[in-house]
Amino acid sequence: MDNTTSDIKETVKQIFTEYLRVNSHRKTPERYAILDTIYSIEGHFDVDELYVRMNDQAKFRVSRATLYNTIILLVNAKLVIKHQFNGSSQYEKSYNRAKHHHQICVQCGSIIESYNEELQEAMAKIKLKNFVPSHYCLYIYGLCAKCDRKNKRKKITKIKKE
Amino acid sequence: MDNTTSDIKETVKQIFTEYLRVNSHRKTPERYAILDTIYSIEGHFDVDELYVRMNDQAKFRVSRATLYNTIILLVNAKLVIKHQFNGSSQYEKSYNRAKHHHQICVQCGSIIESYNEELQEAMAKIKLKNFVPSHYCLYIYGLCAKCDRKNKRKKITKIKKE
DNA sequence: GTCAGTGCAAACTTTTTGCAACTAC
DNA sequence: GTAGTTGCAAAAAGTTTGCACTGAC
Repeated sequence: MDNTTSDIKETVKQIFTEYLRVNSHRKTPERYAILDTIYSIEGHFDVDELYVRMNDQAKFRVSRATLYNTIILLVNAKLVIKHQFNGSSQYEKSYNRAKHHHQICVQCGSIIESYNEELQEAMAKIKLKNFVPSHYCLYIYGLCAKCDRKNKRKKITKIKKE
Repeated sequence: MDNTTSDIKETVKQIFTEYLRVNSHRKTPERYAILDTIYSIEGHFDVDELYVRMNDQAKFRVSRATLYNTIILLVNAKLVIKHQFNGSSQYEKSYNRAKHHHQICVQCGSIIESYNEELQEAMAKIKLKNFVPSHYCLYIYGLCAKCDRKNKRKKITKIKKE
C-alpha cells in the first residue's frame, strides 16, 4: 500500500467519524472495516463483491444487511457514489477521485472510465433553476472496441455467405 | 390526440416493423400495442406502470414477461431508452424527443427533465477513443426546490430550539 | 443500563426462465 | 406445419425488514 492510499484512508475515516458524530450514529468497528475495504477497491463494485472481499481479504465477517445499511451512510457522507448499471447497484469510492464519466458497452456490459476536460468545464458552467446539485453522473452507451470489431467480423462473414 | 403524436406513432411503427423484419422477429399485435402505449406516455414509466396502462387504457391484455421481452426489442431498435433510477428500471420513448438530462432529488426521488444548449454542444464535441457511442444519459443528483426549502425550515427550527 | 446496530432468516420486489398453448409466417 | 411468441407460474436475483442478541455510549 502506498503512502497516498493510506493518507486518503485516514482522511475518509476522519470525515466518516465526523459524519457519524453529527448524525448521532455509533462508531462501530464494522463501519470502519467496510469503509477501509471500499477504499481498497479500484473502480466499481456491487454489494456481493464487497461481501466476498470483506470475508476473504479483510477477514472481517459482516452480514449483507450491515453492508446495505453502512453504504447508505457512506453515500450520505458523500464518501461513496451509487450507480445503477446492468440491473444491480454498483458503488465506487468518491473522495479524492478525479471526475470521470462512464462508457458502458450495451453488448457486453463492460464499463470504461474516461476523462474529458471540455466536458468538466461545460458541466461546471451549467446553471440550474430550482435545483441544488451535489454531483452528477454521465453514462455514454455504445459499443466497446472489442464488441465493435466482433460485430464487423460477423457482418463480413454473413455477407460472404450470401 | 394531435396530429404530431399520431404521425410519430406511425413513424415509429414503421421503424419497428423494419427492425423486426431485419432481425427475423414476428410482427405480433402485442408488440405493436406495447409500442403504441409507450408512445402515448409522456416522461418515464416502469414495467408495472406500463402493465397497468395496457390493461386499463389500451384494453390489451399482455403479461409482464411479454412486456420485458418487447422492451428489449424496442431498446435495441433505439425506440426506447432504459434508465435505472431509485432501484427499478425506468423507460421512456426516445424517437423525436429533444435531448434532455435528468435532475434527480436524492431526498424525495423526484425526477425533473431539463434542457441545456451548452451541454449539448460540449457533448457533441466529445471525442471517444476505442468506443462507438450510441446515446448518453446525464443524471444530476441534488435537492429539488421543495426538499431544499423543507430542509432549510427544519434547520431554522432546530437552531431556534437550541 | 440503554438503545442503536448487528446477524440471520424470512419477506418482498423486480426480473428472468421453463413450459404448454397459440399463432405469424 | 413449424418455430417464434405468449401467458402463466415458478424461480432467481437483489434488497429490505423483523427479531433477538450484542456492544458503543
